[in-house]
Amino acid sequence: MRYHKIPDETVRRLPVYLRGAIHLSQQGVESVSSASLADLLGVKPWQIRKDFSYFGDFGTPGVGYQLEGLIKQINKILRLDTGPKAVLVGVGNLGSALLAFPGFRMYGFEIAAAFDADKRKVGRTKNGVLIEDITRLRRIRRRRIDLGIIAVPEASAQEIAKALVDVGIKGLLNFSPCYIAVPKRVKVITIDIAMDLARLPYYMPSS
Amino acid sequence: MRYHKIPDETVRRLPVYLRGAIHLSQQGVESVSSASLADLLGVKPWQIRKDFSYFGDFGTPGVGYQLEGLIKQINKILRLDTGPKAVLVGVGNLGSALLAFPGFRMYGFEIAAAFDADKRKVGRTKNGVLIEDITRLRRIRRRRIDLGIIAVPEASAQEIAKALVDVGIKGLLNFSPCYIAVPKRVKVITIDIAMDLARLPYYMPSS
DNA sequence: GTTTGTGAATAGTTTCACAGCA
DNA sequence: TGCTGTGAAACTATTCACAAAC
Repeated sequence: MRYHKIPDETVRRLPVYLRGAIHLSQQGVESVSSASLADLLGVKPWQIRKDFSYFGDFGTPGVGYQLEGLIKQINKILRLDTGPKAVLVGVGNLGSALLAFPGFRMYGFEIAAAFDADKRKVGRTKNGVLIEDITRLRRIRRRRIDLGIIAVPEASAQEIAKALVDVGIKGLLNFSPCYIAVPKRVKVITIDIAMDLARLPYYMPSS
Repeated sequence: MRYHKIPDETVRRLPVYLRGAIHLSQQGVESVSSASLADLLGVKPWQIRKDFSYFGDFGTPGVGYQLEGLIKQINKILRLDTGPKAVLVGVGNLGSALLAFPGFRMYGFEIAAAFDADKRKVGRTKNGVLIEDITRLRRIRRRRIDLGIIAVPEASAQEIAKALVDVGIKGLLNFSPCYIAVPKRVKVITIDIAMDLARLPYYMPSS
């Protein structure tokens, strides 16, 4: 099934598979069947097989998927093998939590820079990252950072997004609860925490 | 188009529309067309009309949607009109940020209780919420709380989820990067921050 | 025997185009 | 005229079932 467009949903699931693969690999497991990986991750086995099939032959019939190779492949597809760097803008409550967040490392990420508008925070170091003045954002141009994380109040989110795009950022993870307009070449993923919580009651019985 | 099953994707978008409607309403606007609301939120007008059409006649041809009524309707559909309460488990970096998070109020939410395993945190108050001992989780039974927010390390997430379900929680917002098994009647929405960041490089040109 | 890879069938979602109402 | 509501068409994604590979 090569030479196909990869469904967006497949791309969304690849990090899930990667996490499962890394988890098992760390436990000393060498290979896994779609059935057991599915069981571990709470998805369906045929979904995994179909998803992997878009990228070529990952597995061995009768055996399963070799974990080391699988991890390498997914990392390459997602372009995580280049150790992408991110710049955080907004070191408030959420921003600080993100700086301290242990989960990025698994995927080979690093928050390599942090900026804030609050002069009292500028110059201090948090989790090994120096907080710089937002007016000096231009500095990151030469640092090979191409992901931006927006953790500022809604009112300044659009402005910060524009500034980040202007200094060469190619992808944005946005925690502000608003739509952000950027050139089409820039990918934005918005995480709106309140919004996700807001659709939970819909699914709850009676109450 | 009444008497239809509501698509999940429509439910996912309702909070987006609600946010837009509240935003405009606060600016004194009284009604809005699908075209301008779409423009504000970065979606397509026909998507909005189709989504609303599942619930009956929200709008007036030639005029648009009356904001006050729209807000009331969406709140009712999502069951936000009952002022749902949530319990937070895990008051670490992320949990603290969630307690301080201003965005929940717009949707009528309240974090009404917080629990942690760390004895040093227990008894203290953060953003007006008392931090209680996780071994006393049973206390929430009588408090009409039916949403749980899990912000604990991955290793204890499944255990906490089970405990929450056991004390009557009907919906979970999970920030741990793992699959959580619960009875089918309980809805789980997982926000895996690292995972969202991890698929960003895939969409970035060359780099 | 076990497990993959995948065409075909099914299900779900988005987009369109326009009739009908204010 | 302006805008909604909605069938129908187009598109996208999931599920199935089984031949081929080990």
